[in-house]
Amino acid sequence: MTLALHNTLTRRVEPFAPLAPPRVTLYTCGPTVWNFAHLGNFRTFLFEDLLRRYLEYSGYDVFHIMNLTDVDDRTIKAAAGAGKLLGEHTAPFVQAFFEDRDYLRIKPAHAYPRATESIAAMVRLVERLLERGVAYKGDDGSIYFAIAKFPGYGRLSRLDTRELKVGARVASDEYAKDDPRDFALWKKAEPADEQVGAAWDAPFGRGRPGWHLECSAMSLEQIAKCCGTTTLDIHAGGVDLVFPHHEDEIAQSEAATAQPFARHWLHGEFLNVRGTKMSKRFGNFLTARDLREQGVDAAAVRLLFWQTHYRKALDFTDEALTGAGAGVRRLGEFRARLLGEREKGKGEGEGKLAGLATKFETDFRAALDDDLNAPRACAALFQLVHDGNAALDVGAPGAAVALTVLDRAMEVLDVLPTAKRLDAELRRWIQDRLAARDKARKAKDFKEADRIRAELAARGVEIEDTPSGTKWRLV
RNA sequence: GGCGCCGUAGCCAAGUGGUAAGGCAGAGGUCUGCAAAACCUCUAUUCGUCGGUUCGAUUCCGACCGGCGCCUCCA
Repeated sequence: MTLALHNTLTRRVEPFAPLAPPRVTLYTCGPTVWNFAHLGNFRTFLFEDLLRRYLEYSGYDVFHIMNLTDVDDRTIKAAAGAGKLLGEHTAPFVQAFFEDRDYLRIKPAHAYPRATESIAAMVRLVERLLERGVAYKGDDGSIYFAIAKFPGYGRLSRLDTRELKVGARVASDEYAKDDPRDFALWKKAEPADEQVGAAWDAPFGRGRPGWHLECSAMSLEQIAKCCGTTTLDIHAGGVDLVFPHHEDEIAQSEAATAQPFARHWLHGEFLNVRGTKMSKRFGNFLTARDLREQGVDAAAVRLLFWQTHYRKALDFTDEALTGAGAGVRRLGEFRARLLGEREKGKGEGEGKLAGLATKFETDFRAALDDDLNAPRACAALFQLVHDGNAALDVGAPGAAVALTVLDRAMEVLDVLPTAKRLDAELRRWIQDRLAARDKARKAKDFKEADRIRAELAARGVEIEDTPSGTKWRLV
């Protein structure tokens, strides 16, 4: 089996083949740092994390680029509203984004180009498009892309067969454009832009980049730098970016380079709340930090998301999140059991567990090879937990192999419970209480034993009596 | 209006032209002083509705109902 991924260009699941294996160039549209990213945004980033990790698991050498949109309509408006300069306003949100990323265990990209630090590349791209005659200066002084000059326009979003909704595109600056569907590459500086420091000089006039231009310029600049190419292997983002954002990126990039911009386009579906997409606009959002403050284990969020295919909308509910949390703990228990066996020196060799693990790995790969079918991969995982536990119950060998295989899969899914921090004092207290309870139990003073158990539970210590003594863990 | 997606158990959710994975929750049992954890058993004769194609459809086609998205610098 080899990896196949859905390609928005063809609307089909296609075998994935990078231009220059094992190198894979991956560009994912990052956050606009005008505010905190919400969980819906992170569903996309998490889907991209799964993609990135599975490519690596499959032996590819991934170069992952994620841009930070730190200048656009919203960042300018937000900065102006806060009476700050653009950079002053966005800096804390960039910081917050990285914190949230780490909380959710998303692997850092190899490059995080920022729009405001890539202006030179954007100016060069606009100049090239002007030279090639596919861009023009509108009556308002802004530079526009002439979609009539780019025959492939609409291929990604199937716009060629669409009709625009009457009135949908009536913008105030429409008179400035040759065709209402033309989009801005470079917007002439307005007083509001100057006020927050969002304007740059360019040969074609002082202004600021359009959002679509930013991604084209940054991705082309980064892959040229890292890999000496002008074509991305994969470009990914949320479904809402298909049109116009990605359509416009293709037009700009391909008109400039005369090369395919991206070979494979992947789009993740929305995170919904009661059937409607989570959005700042609707006010139905939740941020990663909200969950962290509620003490939600990031592993539960990850498992919840993995249990729905990335191309299907997922309704976020507390009940579903709680359920995922229970699954995460069960996985943690299973791994702890395997680890215990290995440490007792009983887990070596082949045997039942090793066989189950091998079977699991085959199923796991087959599932993810099939357009990242993580729900199926999770089903295989829980099958291993179920069968593995049953095998452990009857003392089957092979735990060490199973542990290795499990940990390898966790490199992709990363859904084991977060280890709780424990200081020496708490540890001593727990030992003391357990000893006291043990004494009470031996004396058949179960009332006292249960009282101590409740005392432990009050501080988050769960206990479990086993033939080899009382085990405990923090919850 | 145009383009497109979705509708599977209490909840979440895979999947296939041949008769329904997995998770959570729930019930009973084993184990335990009691618990916990784990295991065993059970929980959709049925996949929005109605037609059609087929030996056979949840899976293909059509219509309808319901929900949603994009067409507005939204992940």
